[in-house]
Amino acid sequence: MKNSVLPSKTLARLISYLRCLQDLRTEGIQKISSEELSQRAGTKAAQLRKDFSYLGEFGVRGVGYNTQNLIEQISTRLGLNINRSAAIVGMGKLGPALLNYKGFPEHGFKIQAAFDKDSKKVGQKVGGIVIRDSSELVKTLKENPVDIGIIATPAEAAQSVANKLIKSGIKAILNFAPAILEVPDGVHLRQVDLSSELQILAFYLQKDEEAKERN
Amino acid sequence: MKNSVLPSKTLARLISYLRCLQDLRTEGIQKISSEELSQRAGTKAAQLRKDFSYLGEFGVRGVGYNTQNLIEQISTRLGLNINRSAAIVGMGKLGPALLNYKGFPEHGFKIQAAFDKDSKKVGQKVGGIVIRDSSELVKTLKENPVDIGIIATPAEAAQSVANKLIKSGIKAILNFAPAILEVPDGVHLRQVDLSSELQILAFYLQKDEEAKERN
DNA sequence: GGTTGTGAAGTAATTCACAGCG
DNA sequence: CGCTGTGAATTACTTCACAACC
Repeated sequence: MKNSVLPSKTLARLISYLRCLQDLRTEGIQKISSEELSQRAGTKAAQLRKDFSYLGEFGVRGVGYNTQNLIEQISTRLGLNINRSAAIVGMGKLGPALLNYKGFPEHGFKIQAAFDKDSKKVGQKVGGIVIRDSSELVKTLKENPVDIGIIATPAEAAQSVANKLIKSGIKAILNFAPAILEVPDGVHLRQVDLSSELQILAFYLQKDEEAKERN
Repeated sequence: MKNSVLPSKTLARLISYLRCLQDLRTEGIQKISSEELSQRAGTKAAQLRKDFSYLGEFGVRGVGYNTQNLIEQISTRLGLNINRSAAIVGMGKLGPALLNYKGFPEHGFKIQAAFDKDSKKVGQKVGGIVIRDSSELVKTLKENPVDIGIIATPAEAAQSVANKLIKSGIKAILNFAPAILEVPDGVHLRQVDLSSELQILAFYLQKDEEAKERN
């Protein structure tokens, strides 16, 4: 076990192994080899073993890994056994969909607050949560802090919302707005850009079409 | 200019430069240096120049880049000047939000069909599109092909939906279901996993908390 | 025997640093 | 002179291949 930092790609894969392991548990499978688990996760056995090696030694040579034990080890070491709270800002189309997304609670994330600046939406309930006015964001989140802020506003509003979230003391932001945000050191930022995902696919389609033409 | 393949990270960054450039155009800024543009995109100048070098030489030494020209060059070479069509499968919470997402049409993506297997939803209209029965998916998309299939179903259904999309002839899939999909060679797949994004943030939060405890 | 864990080797991506050119 | 474009150096990630171990 190296005690160096986790490469970010390793982190992403560990999370996907975790998901596969949870499926395995559901299927009642108690032990698995690096070969088989890596296949389910869409990677290679050596990659998987190397990934695990950043966290520790969890397997038994000649045998494989114990499903339940691996789940516990990985989730503990990644800090995913702790429940986390979040707030969503922006109650257009995407915000409410995220609020109702059942994958979040399943993975221990509880949406605790929702904000929008549209006074027509403020006061309404979505998924059991009352939408508050964005102007109350800093005050509300200072009184009732959350771990993660989720931005689902239009691009124009995203930076100012991020600033407010940071002011409230938030240290992690997931941004769905198609805008590049500036955040101070110590604040973690992840960007999900729906249009760029399609653009990436569009690029590969065009590449294929070009290749076909050449033949 | 290397004529080798684009590294996938370079592709992602090129798309983000493109977005910044479009903002610049809106602001009426006609020329920009690698230094400034890279800052806006959240990367380094050398990185940006290297990224561009995979596509060609677009700048003027001693001066910088012409905004409009760069936009045209990048979007042409990435094939993003062509409009693309898509179909969404799964009309739970996320599907309709995606159907209404205005970023898609803005970037030349037209959602052309929507499917759900719930007979209560079939026939209803969302965002100007009639929801069809998933059982008609292959037939419908063979008659009216689309470029990209978007999966917004629960994890359990994702693989079988993917199989149907592939059967219909689709070569690009964007999957929002938290499931690892098997697709044949030649079919491009991108995965957006909302929960893992939060899990990644949760990991970094825990790391910070541990570090703080040690001090 | 069979599978893990891991240094070593190989490959890919990033950053440096400067020649080249307007 | 100023800024781009790019080989060379560096750093990060992946794969190999085998010793270690049950």
